[in-house]
Amino acid sequence: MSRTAGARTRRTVEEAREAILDAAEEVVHEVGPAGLRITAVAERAGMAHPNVLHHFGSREGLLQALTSRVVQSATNRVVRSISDSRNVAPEERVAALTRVLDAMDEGDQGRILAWLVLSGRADDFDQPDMEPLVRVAHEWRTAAIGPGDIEDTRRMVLLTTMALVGDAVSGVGLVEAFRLGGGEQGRRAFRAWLAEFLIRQMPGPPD
Amino acid sequence: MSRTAGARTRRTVEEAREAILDAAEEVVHEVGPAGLRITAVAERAGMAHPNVLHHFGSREGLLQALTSRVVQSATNRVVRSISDSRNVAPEERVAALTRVLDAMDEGDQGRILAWLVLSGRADDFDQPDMEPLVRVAHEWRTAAIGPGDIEDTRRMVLLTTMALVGDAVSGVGLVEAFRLGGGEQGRRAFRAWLAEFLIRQMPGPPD
DNA sequence: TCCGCTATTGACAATTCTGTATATAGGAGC
DNA sequence: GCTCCTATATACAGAATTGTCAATAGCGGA
Repeated sequence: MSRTAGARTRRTVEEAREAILDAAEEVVHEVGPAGLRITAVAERAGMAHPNVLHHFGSREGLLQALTSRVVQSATNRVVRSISDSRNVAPEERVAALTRVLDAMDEGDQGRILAWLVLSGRADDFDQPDMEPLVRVAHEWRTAAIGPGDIEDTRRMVLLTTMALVGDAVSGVGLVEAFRLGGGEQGRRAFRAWLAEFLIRQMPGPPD
Repeated sequence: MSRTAGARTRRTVEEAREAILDAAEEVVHEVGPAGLRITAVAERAGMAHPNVLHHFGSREGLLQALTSRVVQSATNRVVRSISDSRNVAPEERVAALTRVLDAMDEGDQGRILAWLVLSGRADDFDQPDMEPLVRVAHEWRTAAIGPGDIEDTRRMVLLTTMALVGDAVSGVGLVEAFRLGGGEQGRRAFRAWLAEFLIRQMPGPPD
């Protein structure tokens, strides 16, 4: 992403904005929003730093645009993976749920989201309504085991979400500390186990 | 924590260091390690900023001392709450486990830890060995339900840990998004449910 | 081919932040 | 009460960072 001094590459506005946001996403992934320096972003994007300000107005404007893009992207990914999982055959449920769990941190965006949440930047985006998610999960559960308490389902989905946040924050650290495999493979294996656990543990109504 | 210009309050070295670390902990809780400014720390601690440098050498030295203190403090708290829970009567197990789950984020130190982990500062402290924790959990489970697979216990404890990290990161945000009560009370209620869930769901060996 | 628009750049200004140098004052010990 | 030690303060230096401004150079359209 280096650039020979003096040489100019003129991009369309859209291309330039995308290149800058890509660079900013990398930077935030490494040092967090508070550590973001527009000079570092510009360097990665292969341009001089005033150009970043030209396209986003200010450092703050860049961070808001980045937050918006990451939230949208992650939300779309999760929603799509869920709708892809509707009406799957029972024997496909574990694999489908694994894909849903994997969707959150794809491209390390879960880690970026965690950072944005911690710094309070995600507050601007109204907390997404989790009710549809809860309903889909409850449909699955009902189909698999028969009627149960939706409040239990709600808490199970919350538990899962929190675990995914923790997974994104700790990366490979926790799985390795628990001696459950090294590297990203260990994380994937854990998420696969979690999917299986969730489906296995969904209790029917107490008889 | 304001201070009249010119007035001096001479503290012992230990008092001064504690006051500075307390202030730094507040600052990191709000803006994260990358956002920490020694001027802001000094202001909160009621002193001029060179005094912070006098006691910790540099901004980096302050952050290392802070990381060390938070890691130690949280570890001690969790370990103590666990050892307090040993040999409790079966009907006390849920309450005891709830206290363990609460210990992590006491004083919002879970949130601070999440921030330190994200910024890579906690890496210096070797990942703690989670094996004793796994063993204690497995003892509980064995006592409650009879022999089972320790690998399942291991994954359950990891799941719980990840959920606690997610809980610390999202604060009240997620519980409210899931409509499970408002404010800190909602979080506490969820952790109590989680304790009950963990004990209830520990499966015995498949028969 | 020429023209106009604007993405891009280098130079600069203003602020903020870390760290240094030096002076001072609060206590402890004699 | 005197003296020494050092925690603390003020003033300043240097670097980094955000943002401004005027000039320039690609590129599309006439």
